[in-house]
Amino acid sequence: MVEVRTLKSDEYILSVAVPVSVRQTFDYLPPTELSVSELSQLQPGLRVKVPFGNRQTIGFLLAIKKHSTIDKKRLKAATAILDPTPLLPDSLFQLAQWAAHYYHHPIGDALMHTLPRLLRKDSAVKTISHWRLTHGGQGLPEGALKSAPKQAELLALLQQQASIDAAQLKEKGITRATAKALCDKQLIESFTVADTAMVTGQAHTVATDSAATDNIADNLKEQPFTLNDEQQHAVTRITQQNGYRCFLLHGVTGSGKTEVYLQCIAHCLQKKQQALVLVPEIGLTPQMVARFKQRFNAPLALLHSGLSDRERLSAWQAARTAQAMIVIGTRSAVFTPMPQLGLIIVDEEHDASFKQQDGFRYSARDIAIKRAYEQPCPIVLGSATPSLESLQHALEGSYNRLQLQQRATGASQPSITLLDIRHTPLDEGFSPALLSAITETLTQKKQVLVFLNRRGFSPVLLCHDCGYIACCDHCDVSLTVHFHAHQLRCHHCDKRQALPKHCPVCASSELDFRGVGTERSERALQKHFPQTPVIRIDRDTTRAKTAMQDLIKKVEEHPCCILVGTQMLAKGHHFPRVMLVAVVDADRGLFTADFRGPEKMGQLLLQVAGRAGRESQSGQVIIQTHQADHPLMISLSQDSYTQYADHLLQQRAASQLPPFGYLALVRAEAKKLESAEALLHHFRCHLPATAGLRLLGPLPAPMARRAGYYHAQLILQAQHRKTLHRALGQLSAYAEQHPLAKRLRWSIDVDPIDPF
DNA sequence: CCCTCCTACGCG
DNA sequence: GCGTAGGAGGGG
Repeated sequence: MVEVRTLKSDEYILSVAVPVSVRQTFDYLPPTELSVSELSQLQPGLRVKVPFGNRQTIGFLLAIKKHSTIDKKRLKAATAILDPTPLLPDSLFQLAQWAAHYYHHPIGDALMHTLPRLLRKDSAVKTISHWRLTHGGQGLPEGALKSAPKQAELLALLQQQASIDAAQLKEKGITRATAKALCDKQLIESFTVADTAMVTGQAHTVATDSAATDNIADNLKEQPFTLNDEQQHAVTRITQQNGYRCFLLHGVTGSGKTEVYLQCIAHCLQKKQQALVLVPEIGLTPQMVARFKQRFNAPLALLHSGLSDRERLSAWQAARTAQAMIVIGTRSAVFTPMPQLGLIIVDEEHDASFKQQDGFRYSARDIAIKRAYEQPCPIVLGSATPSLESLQHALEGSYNRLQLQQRATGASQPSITLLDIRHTPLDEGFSPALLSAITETLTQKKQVLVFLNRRGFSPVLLCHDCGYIACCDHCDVSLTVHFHAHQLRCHHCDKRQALPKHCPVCASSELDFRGVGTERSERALQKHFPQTPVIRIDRDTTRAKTAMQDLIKKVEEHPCCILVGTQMLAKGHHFPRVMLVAVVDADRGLFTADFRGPEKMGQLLLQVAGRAGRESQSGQVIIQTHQADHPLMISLSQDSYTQYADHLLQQRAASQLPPFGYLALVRAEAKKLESAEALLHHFRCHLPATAGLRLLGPLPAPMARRAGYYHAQLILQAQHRKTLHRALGQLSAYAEQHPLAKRLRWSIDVDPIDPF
């Protein structure tokens, strides 16, 4: 027998991270009655149920201490320890704490983010419903409930056994409705029991029957493709790596990066290790998943935004028990527990969706690198257009760059032509030269892709008589005309209103649609090419669940058609019959306030360009521009991405911007711009002048007003990470206790991607 | 004078 | 993050 005794309240103190937006932990006494053995099993990483204010919350046990700074009489006892063993392996728990620290995010909130939603709540743990007799049900005489035989049967059953669970109920052929009827009559009652197997997980029992076998071929359903020399070199380098190494797999579109991933994963499985594949939000397409399923026998877990909480938990559980040997997921999957992790792949590593844009603003790519380092295991960052950060690491030698410059299919790279449209009459944004190029391609019975990164009909509604422009009431933007829907929409807060027929100011009917969006291009093209199907692909036409698949099918059915769309076209699907890519307006990226504008523009344009000519013929890319003389435009059309990126890197170096300096942003939002700025001003004044640290602001954020709130920001720019980190530490400690800060929303963004 | 709605506070 | 105490405002 285990000796049971009541602990003295001052023997152990639990330091608990509670999921609130406060950068501090809370101390508790252990639950009032724990056995000695339970006490000895207390360890960081366990979830604890604690009284917090007037309610119960779930937190993470961070440490077990002897003393607290809080008067012991004021300490409450934790309600319960929820897990027999930590849900996250210690290394991952440490990683999550490191991330909270690095991004200066409240620890409890950050830690909770690493768990599937169902495990963040108490009700979360999978429960099994049971039923038992109530007091009234026990004394019921034989022969009652004659008119309800099913209910009588259940009642009789419960007189023989203390309780019955859902599975047994089903087995006996009794429905939940029957049980519910008896509950309503207060003859029985339901109660739930935690399914401990679900939480504890039993890695060894499941892992053995599905674990990888000694032979690569046994994990494969299909023969791997034959690799070219570049691919073979990459696979060899990656698979020979023991321990940590970061590889930058820089491969042009169509060079077969995925095949490299697949073959590296095959090696990983052979070593009985798990592989984690992170993809951008839009990258987890059915086509991509199909390719993995087609190749591997090994069980696969998918973690994407389309899953229900239940599905997400079970995929997470499969990874945690090593039932799933391959995990493919978006950003948050970087925190998936994988006991036998042997390889991490980050596909399209430059993609902005790896950075969370609100709340816990972490970069899944950067955390993945840290995870690989701590594991230790190799990590592959793949992209046709790597981020400047990753390229610089490769140049400095801290990453290994592996280049794939040949298209696997043997097709040559598409040629990019700049089409100078200065002094050229435009028809709905199209120059005559572009229209004739489209005609030419259609004549050859090929497909054309028209890229325009702006949805809707036109971005501006202007009154020709009084100059009125329709603007959002809550945001600093003009409203976009959606002609077909007869609406004006704000693309930031999604507020919608009917499209006016007359100017709301001067009542004139001379309303002018200025600028071109995809909806307008679609109409114009349809008018020009009435015999050719024009298929628009943007967020508006793909909203419905199967819409995207339907449209893709339509494209496949029409060997000769025109596709019009936004960046969805660039990032999602491959269209092998596209022979001409037409970029209607490329200039916007060159002159944005965002210093990453040209980098993003180049990546996007090259990605769209990569859609052309994927079969044996090489495609053609035409970029309409007013900046045909701009050195970056010329570089983009003539040079390799590496050369283009070199130009950008030189500019970044000159201005000490990332990757040659480190940035953080403190954001504040308030109903009045002045309040937000005033708060940031306090923050700024509190920071001591530091060598190697520049402060900019407080300034109104780009597009200061969003959904009725004004956004301001303070920018911290440092030569070294350490300087930046220290300043943020001081700032958050100060902000945490600042009375003004409690009234406003504010947040810290380390390594921001859209600063200025 | 009392009730309801709002918001600032503090939670261990 | 959220419940609540306590203040402000409005109605009987």
